[in-house]
Amino acid sequence: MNARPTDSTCPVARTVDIVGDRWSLLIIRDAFDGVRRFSQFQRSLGIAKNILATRLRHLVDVGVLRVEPASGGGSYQDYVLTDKGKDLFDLIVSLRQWGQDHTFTPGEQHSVLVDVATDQPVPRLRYTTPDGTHIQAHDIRVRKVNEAAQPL
Amino acid sequence: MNARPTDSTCPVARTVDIVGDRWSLLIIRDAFDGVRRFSQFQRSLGIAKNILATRLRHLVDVGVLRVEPASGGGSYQDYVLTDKGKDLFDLIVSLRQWGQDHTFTPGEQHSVLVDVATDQPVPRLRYTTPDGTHIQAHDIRVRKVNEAAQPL
DNA sequence: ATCAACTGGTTGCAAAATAAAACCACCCTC
DNA sequence: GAGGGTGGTTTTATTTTGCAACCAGTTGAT
Repeated sequence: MNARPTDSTCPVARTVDIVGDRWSLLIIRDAFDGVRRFSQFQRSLGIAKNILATRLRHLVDVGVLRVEPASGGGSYQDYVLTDKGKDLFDLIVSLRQWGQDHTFTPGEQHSVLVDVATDQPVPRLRYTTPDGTHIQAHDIRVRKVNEAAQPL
Repeated sequence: MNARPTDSTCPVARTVDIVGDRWSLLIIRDAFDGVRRFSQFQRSLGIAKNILATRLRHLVDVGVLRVEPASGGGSYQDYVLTDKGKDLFDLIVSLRQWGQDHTFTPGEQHSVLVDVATDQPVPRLRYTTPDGTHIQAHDIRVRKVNEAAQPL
C-alpha cells in the first residue's frame, strides 16, 4: 500500500504501513460491525469504488480480510475478518475510546459498545497486565533493539 | 487534514479523521519516545520537511501536540504531547502489539516496551473492564445512536 | 567577531494517490 | 426477458505527497 515501507524494527511502524490509512481503518471498523459485502462497504463509507476495490484487495493480500462465498448462498462473495484481522479489535477500541473522550461535546450522542449478553453499555476499557495492573504512558518506555537489557 | 470529514456519530471515524494517517501516527509514536524537536522528527522519520511542518501544525491545531520553549533553554521550540495527546497511548500500544504479533518472524528482533521502574519487558497488555474482565471482539457489538437501548 | 553549520521552516515542481464518473458483464428477481 | 443490484475496471481530473532548492535566524567554534 505504501510507497516507502518503513522497514523498521518498530512494530508500530510496521502496523501503520499495513493498516495505517483512513480507509483501511474504517473498512476494518465496518467489518467488526458485520459489514461483509462490497456494496455495503461502499454505501457505509461513501468511498469511491476503485479505491474500495484497491483497499479490499490489499487487506486480503496482507491477510486481514478473507474472501468467502456469500453468506446468503448466492454466487457473490463476502469479505470477512481473518483471525489476524480480528486481532485488530484492540486497535479499533483504542480509536473509539479516544474519539469518545476527545471529539464529542458533553451532551452529544454517539454509537456505543454494548455487551452482547446483556445489551448494556460496556464500561471504559483499560490496558492491564495479566495480574490486573493498569498500565499508562508514564509507566513505560521503549527499549530499542540495539539497547542492552538491564541485568536484574 | 482531511478533505471529507466523515462527520459521523462514530467515534472511530472522528479519531481516524484527526490522527488516522501514517505520518501523524508515527510522529505521535516518536513523541511518546521523547522526540521533541523538528529536526529530530525529520531524521527519525525520513519525512519531507514540508510534510512534517504541515503535520506538526495540524497536530498542534487539534490539541494533540503543544509548542513550548526548548527544554535546553535555547530560542528554539519543542513539540510535546498535551494531555489529550498522551491519551493516545493506548492507540500506540495497540499498533505495537498487533505489529509484534503479526509482522515479525519468530526469531526477529524488535523494540520492546519496558517498565520504567524495573527495566524489565512489559507482559502483553489486554483490555479489561474496571472489575478485571478481559474483553474481546466476540463479547461486544456496536449500538448505533438511533438504536434503542434494551430495557433490562 | 566571524565563519560555518544547524534549525525550522517555505516555495516550486514532479510524481503518485485519490476521487468522480462512465461503463460493463454478470447475477437475481419478477 | 426486462430492470435493477453487484462487483468491479477504465479514464480523466484533482489533491496530496515527495524532493530539492532556498532562506533567515541561531548556535558553536575559533
